[in-house]
Amino acid sequence: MLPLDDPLNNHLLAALSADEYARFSPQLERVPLPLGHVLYESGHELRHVYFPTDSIVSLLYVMLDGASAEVAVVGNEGIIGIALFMGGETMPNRAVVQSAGHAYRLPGQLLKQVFNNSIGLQHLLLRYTQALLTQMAQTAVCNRHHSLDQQLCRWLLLSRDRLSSDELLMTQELIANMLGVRREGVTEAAGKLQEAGLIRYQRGHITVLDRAGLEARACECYAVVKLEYDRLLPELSTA
Amino acid sequence: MLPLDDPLNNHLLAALSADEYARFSPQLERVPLPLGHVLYESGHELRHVYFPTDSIVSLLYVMLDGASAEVAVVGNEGIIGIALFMGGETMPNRAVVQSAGHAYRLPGQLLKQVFNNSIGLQHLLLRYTQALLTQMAQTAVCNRHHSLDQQLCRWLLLSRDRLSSDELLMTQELIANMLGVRREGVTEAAGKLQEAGLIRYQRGHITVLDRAGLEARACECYAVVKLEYDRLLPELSTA
DNA sequence: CGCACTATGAGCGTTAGCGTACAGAACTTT
DNA sequence: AAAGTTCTGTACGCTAACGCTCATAGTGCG
Repeated sequence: MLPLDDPLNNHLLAALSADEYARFSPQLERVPLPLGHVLYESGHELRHVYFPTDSIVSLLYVMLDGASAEVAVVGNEGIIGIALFMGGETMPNRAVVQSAGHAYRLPGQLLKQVFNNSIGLQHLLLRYTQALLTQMAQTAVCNRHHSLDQQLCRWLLLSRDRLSSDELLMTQELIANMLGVRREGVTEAAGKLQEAGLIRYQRGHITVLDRAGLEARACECYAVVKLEYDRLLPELSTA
Repeated sequence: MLPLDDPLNNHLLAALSADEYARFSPQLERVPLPLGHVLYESGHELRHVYFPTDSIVSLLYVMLDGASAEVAVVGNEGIIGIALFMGGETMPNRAVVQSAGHAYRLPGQLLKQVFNNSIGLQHLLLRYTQALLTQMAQTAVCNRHHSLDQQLCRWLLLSRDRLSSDELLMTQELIANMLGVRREGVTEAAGKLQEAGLIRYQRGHITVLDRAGLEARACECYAVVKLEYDRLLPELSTA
């Protein structure tokens, strides 16, 4: 078991070769990520990339009228700031902390440099990006076709997978913002899940009681995304 | 004006350096893409990548129950088969021809080879991939928040941009499949647009009469995606 | 020319989720 | 302990889109 403050709690960092990691480690800086903290604003320049260890960050799109929706989630399996090595410098998304914790950050320029000189890092990050692509695609499909109940299950499972614990700290209001639905809708859906004995809900405190039950109730989207992460990044093994 | 069968009608091919293009051109093969043709099936191995010239290809996700939804569109500004250079080999999407025409295809292995040896090609394709990412993210948001009317406008504009003509050949049934909605819904929405004088619709034959009007009626998603393509790939200039 | 087929249009009742409003419950602060 | 704040639950009318069914109108073919 790694100490909680070890950078290697991030699976991408853990998958690096000794060489690559050696180039990063002197400049890796541990930062706390409080709930709601905005890592990047849509269109802003990226100074750092972030490797979450025990936190979860959502990529949100915020519309002109203020309504929002999550397009992807990143936890200790990933990195925030892919636009840097993809070459676009910015993204039209906001990155906001959905579950408080910590991350290690790295100057963007350093990442870019190593990315351009290391085939290994390149392959790793590109495969990660492809997994992220799948997640976004699946989010699109899910938003189109599946019920709020199903989406809530998917979302809880994605969050659960990215933390080590069955306890999630998040209000229904927050979840509603992520899913882009009404808070009352979440209340109702969560109520059903609680009645079914799958979760326990108490004032910003969710406990997953029956993981398998949630999976059964979720739409196929969750499984598709998880399979794809496992396929593309076997060295990380989210489970 | 280029001849219609020139590979350079594809903007990505046109943006290559002379060197890179010279490596590709002997193996570029022109193929007709009839309406409905499936280029890739979800999860299948990719033998070739395709560069559309006068065709449009949709990336669809097809669910277990047969329902479907488009996650992105690719026309002469892009390439189909990004999983090859991203390292994943396959994608959980189906690629299907949405507007008949032609494409040039290239053996996947060759593309991979050149990709790994040419920084220029790498940067170009990665920036394209980032634009695609934005398109997927925006599709997700749009599916969540916008009305069928707005989405239809967005979709018509995206298609219009990828052809040279104001005439689109597609049935309402087809559009419904792409958007993941009922055919009757499309009938109704298209009826409204026709009444407003923005398009003319006649049995699989759409004519865009008032582009600006469509833009005004579309949600912000269209503009966001278009801006991002233009920003990331200025050398292509879709307009 | 007439027949068959395919695309479109129109009319139901149904439903998931929205917007709004308000009440109770659980923490926090003083 | 009281007051204030933040979460959660409940209710009610409303609307977009659904699923289904059937009618009409082009189009192509024998």
